[in-house]
Amino acid sequence: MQNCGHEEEHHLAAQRAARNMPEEEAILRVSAAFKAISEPSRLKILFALRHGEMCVYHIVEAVGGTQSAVSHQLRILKDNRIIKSRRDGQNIVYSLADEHIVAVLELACSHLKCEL
Amino acid sequence: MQNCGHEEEHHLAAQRAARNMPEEEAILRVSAAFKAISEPSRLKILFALRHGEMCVYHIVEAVGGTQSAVSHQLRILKDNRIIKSRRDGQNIVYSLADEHIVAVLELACSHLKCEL
DNA sequence: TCAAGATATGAATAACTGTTCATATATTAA
DNA sequence: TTAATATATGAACAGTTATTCATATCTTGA
Repeated sequence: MQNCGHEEEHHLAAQRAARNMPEEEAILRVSAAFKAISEPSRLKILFALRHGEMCVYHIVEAVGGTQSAVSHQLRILKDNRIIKSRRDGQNIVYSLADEHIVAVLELACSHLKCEL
Repeated sequence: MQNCGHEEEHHLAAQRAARNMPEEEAILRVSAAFKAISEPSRLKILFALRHGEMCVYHIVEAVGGTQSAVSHQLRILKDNRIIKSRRDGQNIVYSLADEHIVAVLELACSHLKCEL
């Protein structure tokens, strides 16, 4: 509690932390972004899109599951700017929104010591 | 569906994606790690620990909430190797597990164009 | 050994979220 | 315009998860 031997440093760190805590809104945005990429079904979609842009039909082919489920997941990823889309005739073609996405996935894998 | 103009490339991308899809177990590990850092209450803890190691009492001071809730969150973060702990007398001192954590948070923020 | 402080944990409830099913919208070809 | 294909979406249900409350464990000082 108050007396933890390192009281001085820890208390100062706690004060700095409290003072510099990001706004609730920023926290919620970061949270939403990580939640978006944290679901296994959505991670599969991201791993699939590493190999290039694809329309929904082919994403379903690559990751499995129903068209409806995949479509719901695509929406969540798009709402959070993890992926982007463009129309191409009857199809909607999806791709990763930017390089940050692959970078984050690779960081996670190096942290977990697993191959992508 | 099958005929999307880019059928050729997309189909190949889908095949490559399916062939190179990480094992279910790897997906689940990455998922668990992102889930661990995606909850607002846990993000606050990570943002707090950027300012240095702290014992539970000071973490509670920095992020708010009850001791019990914080302790539950600390466990989840520790189980996922996001943070580590060491005992110091009566206290348990927590800190970020490695540099990957800060790197991921910073990547997320640059993606979202928000300051930490 | 006993009391007090610091942290952890089990169980229960409440809130959240993913999937499914049915259906809607949008584009192209006829 | 109509039929067919591709994708999206609303509602409902099921599974997951965060918080709270009560209590347990562990460490230190007396």
